Amino acid sequence: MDINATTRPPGRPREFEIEEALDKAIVVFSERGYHAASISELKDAMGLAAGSLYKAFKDKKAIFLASFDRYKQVRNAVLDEELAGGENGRDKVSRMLRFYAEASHGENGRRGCLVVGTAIELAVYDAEAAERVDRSMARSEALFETLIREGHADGSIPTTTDPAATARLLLSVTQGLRVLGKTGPSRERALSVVDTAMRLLD
Amino acid sequence: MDINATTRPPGRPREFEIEEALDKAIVVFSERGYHAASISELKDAMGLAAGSLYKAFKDKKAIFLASFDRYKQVRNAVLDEELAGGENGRDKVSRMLRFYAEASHGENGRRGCLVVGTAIELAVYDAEAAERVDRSMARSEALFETLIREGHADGSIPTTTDPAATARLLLSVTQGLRVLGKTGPSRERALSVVDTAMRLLD
DNA sequence: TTAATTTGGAAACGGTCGTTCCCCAATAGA
DNA sequence: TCTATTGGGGAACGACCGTTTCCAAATTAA
Repeated sequence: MDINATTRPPGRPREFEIEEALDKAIVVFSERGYHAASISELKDAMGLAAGSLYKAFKDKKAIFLASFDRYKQVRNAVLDEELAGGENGRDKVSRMLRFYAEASHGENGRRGCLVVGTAIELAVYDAEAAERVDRSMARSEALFETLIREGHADGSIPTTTDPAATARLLLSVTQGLRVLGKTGPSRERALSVVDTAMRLLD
Repeated sequence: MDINATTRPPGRPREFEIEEALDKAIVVFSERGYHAASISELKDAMGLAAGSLYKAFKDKKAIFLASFDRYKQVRNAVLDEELAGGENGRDKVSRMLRFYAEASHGENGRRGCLVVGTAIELAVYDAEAAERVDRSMARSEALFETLIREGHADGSIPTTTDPAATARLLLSVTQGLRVLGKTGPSRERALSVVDTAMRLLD
């Protein structure tokens, strides 16, 4: 009986963790963008030989898409955890905005957002990239809308606030923060945008 | 006496207009981004041989920076003209937001903004690009702030609206619109963001 | 005319890109 | 123990990249 639920497949076992390697690739792709990130840079960062890289992934685009998916999975998990601590709808919207603002200054800000980078560099010419960007944007927009409706229900956000329209605006603000973050503004400037945006929920 | 104020320099005269060529380059750089735009694509779009291109510009980056400067010059002129027709501070803010929203849907939206593209793809690694992005962002932010103060003075915007903080938020909204525009939303969705943002000035 | 200068354009260059190949190591199953 | 299968890693490959070179053409100045 194997200790794992699945039996090990034939052939030599992989000596590295795919997800650990992807975490390194995410950094390279985020900082450099898709086209400027060379296989040479990627293999160095991931600690792999070119041959091994191409046994784990079909081609450069596959490495990128796997990195994107990993990035989204990790970021979504962190955001969900952050939102779980929210008191009411309004507090959760504020937490979500701050989540983006915190990622949009200093070193992380300069590193940049893989979703925004993909939208700018890849979405127009690559259908698979575009679909992922669309899904990511739609998820964020829908989440904002849900939180606003939650605020309507618990009384923390006035019902005069239009959920769909406000969600679209807040999505626009978060994506904009990520762009501004590339030029490395201070934490205070990023957070002041959040404070001002929250006025929309008064 | 020459009909022009300046006499013609020695050597064979250039057979194309630099600015016309740059207008073609702007399209290529906007759609493809800096790294994905090859010299081959650029020379085809600009209608020049590689040799001629390199006599007019030092290298690829020089073509890009000249395109960026031309882009900013043209866009700033169009925006200034649009703002000149505004009735008061509030109307001018609305016009400026609509100016970005109109550029952020359909074909133009998918083509993208050269400032946002440069921020994402180049600003982190290239000082000259970063300086241009910074200047562009600072100009927009300062313009928003000026218009809000104008609204304070003419009574179209309540003085409870903080000029600096609101200007930062509106800058974030416009940059976000440009990102969202890459996935080609409808005109209505882009303009609804403007309507909602204008609520901040109530 | 002639010399100097600059552009137009095609061909060529070295370098790097993404990718594949090949050989050896490590594992499962028979 | 033998075979099949897969991964590790480095060397090699063709393609395309940005750039330079070269020569003919067009212009100014002498």
